[in-house]
Amino acid sequence: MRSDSSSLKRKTRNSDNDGFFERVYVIASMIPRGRVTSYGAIARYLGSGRSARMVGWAMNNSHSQPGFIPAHRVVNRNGMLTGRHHFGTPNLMKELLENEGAIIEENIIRNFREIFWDPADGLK
DNA sequence: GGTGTGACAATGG
DNA sequence: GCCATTGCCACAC
Repeated sequence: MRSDSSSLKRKTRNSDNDGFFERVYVIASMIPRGRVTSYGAIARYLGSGRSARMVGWAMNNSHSQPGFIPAHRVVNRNGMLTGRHHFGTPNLMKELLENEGAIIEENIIRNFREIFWDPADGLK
């Protein structure tokens, strides 16, 4: 086959998945119940430790994903529920985490370090 | 193809 | 030790 390099470019046609976002969805889906992780941890696992913002943005697009993405289990490095406003109701994220055993106060996970889950640890 | 964005993270004062 | 600013990288327009 004549090195038809165009076959490599067909990824750009579908923005729904394929690329960085899909990886984020996979990792987010792998988060065990009762555990939480941070955007930076996921980004770092993907090899782009500084693309943590993209992880959060991917979550925003998670609404287009067929499966359910436990975005409520993903918080920032401070353990703060920064993305709660993107849920149906701001309290939903808190309720979900509390339902899984997380201790949340002032929109901040108190036992964040206790239930913190690293993607590399889950694949281990 | 360039600009803007964005649910963060790291660094500096 | 806390607040402000910069960097960052991939996607959408």
